[in-house]
Amino acid sequence: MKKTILIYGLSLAALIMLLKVLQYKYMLMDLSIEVYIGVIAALFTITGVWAGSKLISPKIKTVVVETLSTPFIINEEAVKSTGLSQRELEVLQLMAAGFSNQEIADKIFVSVSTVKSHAAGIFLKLDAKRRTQAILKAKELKIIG
Amino acid sequence: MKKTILIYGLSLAALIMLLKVLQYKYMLMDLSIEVYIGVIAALFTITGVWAGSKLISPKIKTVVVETLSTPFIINEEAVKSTGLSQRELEVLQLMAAGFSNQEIADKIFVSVSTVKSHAAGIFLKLDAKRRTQAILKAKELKIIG
DNA sequence: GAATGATTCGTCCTAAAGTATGAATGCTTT
DNA sequence: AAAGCATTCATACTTTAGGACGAATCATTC
Repeated sequence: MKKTILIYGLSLAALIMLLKVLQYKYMLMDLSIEVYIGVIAALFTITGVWAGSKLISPKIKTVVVETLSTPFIINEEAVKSTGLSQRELEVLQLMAAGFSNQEIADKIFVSVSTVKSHAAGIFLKLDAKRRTQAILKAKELKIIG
Repeated sequence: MKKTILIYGLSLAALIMLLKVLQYKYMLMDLSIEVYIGVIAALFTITGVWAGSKLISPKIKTVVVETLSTPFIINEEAVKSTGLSQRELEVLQLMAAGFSNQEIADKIFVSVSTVKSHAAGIFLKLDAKRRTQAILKAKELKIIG
């Protein structure tokens, strides 16, 4: 980017010098002012388009990720290393399934308080701030499917 | 596109006329030629960048990240069928990456309000009640990696 | 028996997420 | 010109999530 600006500045300086020379040698100003402006305008419009295409950053980043065709096996080792309890793992799976705390509570027949307690434990053990982050980490560790 | 070219042409004509007038009234040419060229150059560079951004098709950067077994390809058809916009897709990906609305807002340089608007659109189009559910559905549809 | 950890539940509080509504801008298409 | 869509932002409100306590029960372990 810096190089682009540099080249741009140098080109401008060079053009000015060129015109200065032409002005003295061939009385450039005798040319119609419309032509004069037109040439400069065209020149810098092109330069502008070029500079713009250089400076404008690409818009879409399509990330292609690999998908395992191999059957998913819950990594028991990973579960142990995190220290997640059975119940926490259960809650985590339901979280990843898109359920709210209330829905999870209803499914496993406990109160929302309990689900929250488990959630807090999950976030602590997976070092996550939010459930979405916890789900992501759990999938990376192959703790959940 | 035609309008763009038309506006561009008219602007150029207007500028030439303006300079003509100035030339007669205030002896514009007495000004240093460097300044003169500089102004026109700057003006048309800006115009060029603007015109370029309009006329040149947006850059699309596709980053391919590894394909171990089954190559994952974002299902363009599925994206279209959901009717998700470019921005919504972007927000969705960041959601799936575990970011909060505030963090997403900071990353794509918009306000939290805007992120929430996109989120609402996502939930509607993916028929989801929560972000975790939206992420799940998006993965099922292979809209995100 | 005491300590430990898992599970359960509660309250209080703050932060984040989500809903609803309105509105401005700019681009595209008809 | 007009209608539609995408993008942006705001305000106000409700709901959900999360943090920070404490505390009870039960089984296992030391």
